[in-house]
Amino acid sequence: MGRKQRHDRTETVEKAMNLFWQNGFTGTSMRDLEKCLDMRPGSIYSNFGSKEQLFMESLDLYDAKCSEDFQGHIDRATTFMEGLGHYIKQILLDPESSCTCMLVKTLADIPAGNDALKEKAHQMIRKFENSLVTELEKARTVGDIGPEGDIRSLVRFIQVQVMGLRAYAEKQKSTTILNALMEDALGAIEAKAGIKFH
Amino acid sequence: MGRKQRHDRTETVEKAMNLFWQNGFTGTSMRDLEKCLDMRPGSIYSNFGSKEQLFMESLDLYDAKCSEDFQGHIDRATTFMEGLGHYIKQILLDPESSCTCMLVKTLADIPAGNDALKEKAHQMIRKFENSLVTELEKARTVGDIGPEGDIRSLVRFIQVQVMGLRAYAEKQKSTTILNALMEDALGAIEAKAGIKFH
DNA sequence: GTTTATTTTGATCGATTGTTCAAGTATAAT
DNA sequence: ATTATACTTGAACAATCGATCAAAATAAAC
Repeated sequence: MGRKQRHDRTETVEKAMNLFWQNGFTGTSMRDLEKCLDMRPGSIYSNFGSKEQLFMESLDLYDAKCSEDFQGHIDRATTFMEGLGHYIKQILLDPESSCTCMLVKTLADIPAGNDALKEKAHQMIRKFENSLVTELEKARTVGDIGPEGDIRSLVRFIQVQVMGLRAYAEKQKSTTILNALMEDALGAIEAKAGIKFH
Repeated sequence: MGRKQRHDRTETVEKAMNLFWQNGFTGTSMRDLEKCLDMRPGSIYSNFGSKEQLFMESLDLYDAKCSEDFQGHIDRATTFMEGLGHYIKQILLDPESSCTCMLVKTLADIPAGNDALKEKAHQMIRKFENSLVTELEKARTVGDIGPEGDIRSLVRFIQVQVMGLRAYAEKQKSTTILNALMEDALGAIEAKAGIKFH
């Protein structure tokens, strides 16, 4: 009974996510979405409720993909720093997707008053920080990082490095320059983490 | 002959700048501007030509203010690092204005296609980097920073630190946390600049 | 083949967007 | 006073915004 859905829901959200990521929430119109998703307004609204809810689902998918990506690099690497390095490198140099973090972009883009979206972005940043904490605690027990220093402050420092690199990569596309910057940032993290030499 | 202008032009641009800075270019409507500037659309258009041109003038003013601010801190301080530290501290902790750099926000906010605005923001970032280079060269001749290492790559590293700190400050308002992060970032800069101890 | 359930379609809504312009108002020179 | 000039006003424009909904289309159940 009933008609078959023309599109896979997850694929649809993924397309929406990429469009939102590029143009921001405000900068993406329903007309843009209709073209990109190949759906008519009625379909979009019956499936997702509103533009804002579709954006929320896009953020959720973004979060899931980032976590999976980060966790994958950490698990595949032999040390925490090696995994972090690969993760950052991929983020900065992947030509497929924008380098600016979608969450940071959301915080900058969302007009004042829409606190629901802002709060969600904040929550997700906090969540990523928590997974960083978890991984760093593991790394400390194994001896991958030094025994001293507060882990949460180290995590915040890492966040500053990652955000700074991504923001800078938005304007500076040269691979060699970005690679050098990454080396410097990772070096600074190592120093603060109490790792002797790289 | 002719009627007197109701508002001082520079003051008007300053009000516009603050509004744009808060809400972004896309997020600020002409209606918002009319209220904030206490001007009717006809006045705004006869004075500035278009919303985009008013935004351009706002960017120019922002650039001028930042340069003046930065230069002031450098000139007042006894060493480069001291000046940079004060500058960053003021940016991050000043409750008057948003911590996110207006240029970075512009790059994130402007919808694809409007290359004129994007290019202007890029130019201004480049200009700030150049003044950093100038000051660092001075600092090197005086011995404020170590004699080795490429200055341009040091400048880029400083930019990453500043951008990262500002992006992070957007979500994290705790003064003690921000102060600690600043210390870490400045320490990393000192290390790369070849300064022995702080 | 008829019915029932589910999804898609596209015209259309009112609100808001950036922008224009004729009319109004204030100043200085004649 | 009158005129010329400069600036401000606010109604109105076409375009676009996010959103709605009755009608059409497609599937399974009977």
